[in-house]
Amino acid sequence: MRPGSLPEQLRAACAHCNLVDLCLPVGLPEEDLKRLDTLVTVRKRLKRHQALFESQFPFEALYAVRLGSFKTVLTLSDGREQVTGFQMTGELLGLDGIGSGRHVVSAIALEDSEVCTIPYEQLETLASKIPALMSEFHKILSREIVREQGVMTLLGSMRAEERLAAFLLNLSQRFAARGFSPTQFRLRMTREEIGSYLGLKLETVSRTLSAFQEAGYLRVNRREIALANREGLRQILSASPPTSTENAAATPNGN
Amino acid sequence: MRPGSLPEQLRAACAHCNLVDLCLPVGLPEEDLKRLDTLVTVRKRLKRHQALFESQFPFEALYAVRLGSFKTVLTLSDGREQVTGFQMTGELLGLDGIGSGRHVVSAIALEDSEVCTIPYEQLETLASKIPALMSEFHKILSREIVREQGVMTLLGSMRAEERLAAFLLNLSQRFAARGFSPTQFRLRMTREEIGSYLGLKLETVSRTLSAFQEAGYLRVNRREIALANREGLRQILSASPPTSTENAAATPNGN
DNA sequence: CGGGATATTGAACGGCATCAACGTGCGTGG
DNA sequence: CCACGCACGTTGATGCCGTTCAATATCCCG
Repeated sequence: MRPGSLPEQLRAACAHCNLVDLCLPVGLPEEDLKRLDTLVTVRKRLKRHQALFESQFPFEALYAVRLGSFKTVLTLSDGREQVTGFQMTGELLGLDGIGSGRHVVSAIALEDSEVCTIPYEQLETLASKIPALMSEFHKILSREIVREQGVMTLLGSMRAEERLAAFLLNLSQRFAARGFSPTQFRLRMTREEIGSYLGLKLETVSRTLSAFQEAGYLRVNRREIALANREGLRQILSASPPTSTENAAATPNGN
Repeated sequence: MRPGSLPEQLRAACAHCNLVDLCLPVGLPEEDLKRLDTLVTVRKRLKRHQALFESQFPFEALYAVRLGSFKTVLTLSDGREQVTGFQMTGELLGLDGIGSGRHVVSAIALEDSEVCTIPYEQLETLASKIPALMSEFHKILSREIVREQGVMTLLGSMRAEERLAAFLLNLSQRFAARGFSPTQFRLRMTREEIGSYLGLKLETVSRTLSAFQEAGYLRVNRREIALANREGLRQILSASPPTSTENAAATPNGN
């Protein structure tokens, strides 16, 4: 709290942040940006594998990823874990805590990262004074709902190939939105984390990546991915289970 | 607007609604309830299988289930469908549309039903004037995010038995919250719809229900369910995959 | 009362998990 | 700086759970 000179923590300054049109403040006029700046004053640095917050912790703030990337993990009573999302720059963390006042998932840095802290109570106060901010916040919440519905569909009705294709295309698009190459990127997460997110075992992720390489859709080397045929990946998605004929050309003998 | 006599549509009247503490207006003082009533003026009746809204339709309002129940369905480009949720009285429909201004899922009545229409623009206006309303709305959105994360985990890491047990226990609890028996209820949806929600085929749902009956956890007759041993169902959930020994007592020969 | 939608049950198949062995790059400390 | 050790990734063999295909039963609705 208390603005001014913070020892380790830097001032946030949405107004000058290059993420301003990816993050919460999209479309806010300069004037409102400054008001937002008055509450987003604390940045936090995290090292690889460090937790930004953990399940059950009291919920006090949202966090915007400023640098690096995160995973969110839901832990079941029996210890099983499920990765529920991967967050990149400009994306918000902590939305799960609003409903109950406690965090439900844990957020873990996948690499050395930095976030802006957005104290939630103050955000609500400000939102009630700036309708555009409130509106935007609702949209963010709604989009998260829709994203998760997409994942539900992926988990509920797609085959391993389709899941991975969808995942890679989604990453590609998000990198592109951040000004990075949509065809060459480095995965920030392990095969196991990808598998957890996609409802697959790490061996299946590995095998499927190898199969994609074999088929010429991409090249893969450890965490480096080079998409060679995005259209091909998209077709994997739009082609239902191998109903029968169709890809008879691709696989000469139907078995 | 226009209060008074609406031809087919009834006035909503949150202030006198028995769902007031399940629905959006939880905890609002009498005075604010009345302000909410000024925008929730339209009720809509739907027959079984009728769509309240469909994917791609312009988003204009949220809907609170007043009577009956619904499913929400996400349709993939290739025609595959996934049920993303079942909604009972007091629950909100349409949250998916806020982010893009268009509905993403379709909402279909599972039985003859009735909803209250909450024009979204007016809701936002009112929310910015009633902080408690805004706050509650955020909580509802957040809880929906958390619910979906739960489903993601279910779909990503649970076996058929566990999925169905979780589903039944969830229904049980929601019926209880509405004053109905937590042990005897009637399913509003088909095996296929349950299967779609749980990422299973209808045959698997049917078989697993039969197996639960066989094991004495419940009795099932078409859509009528009588839970006989909820603790047993809970244990299915907390017991990871059949690692080996443990339930050797329950199933005398490991197969 | 007839007929289609819904549900149950059986048999065989297949995709992904599991178990296992090996390879490889990276960071860490000597 | 290099070598060691380990986390991470790949690939193979086998088995199981849920799907698929199919036949039959039953309820509900018009």
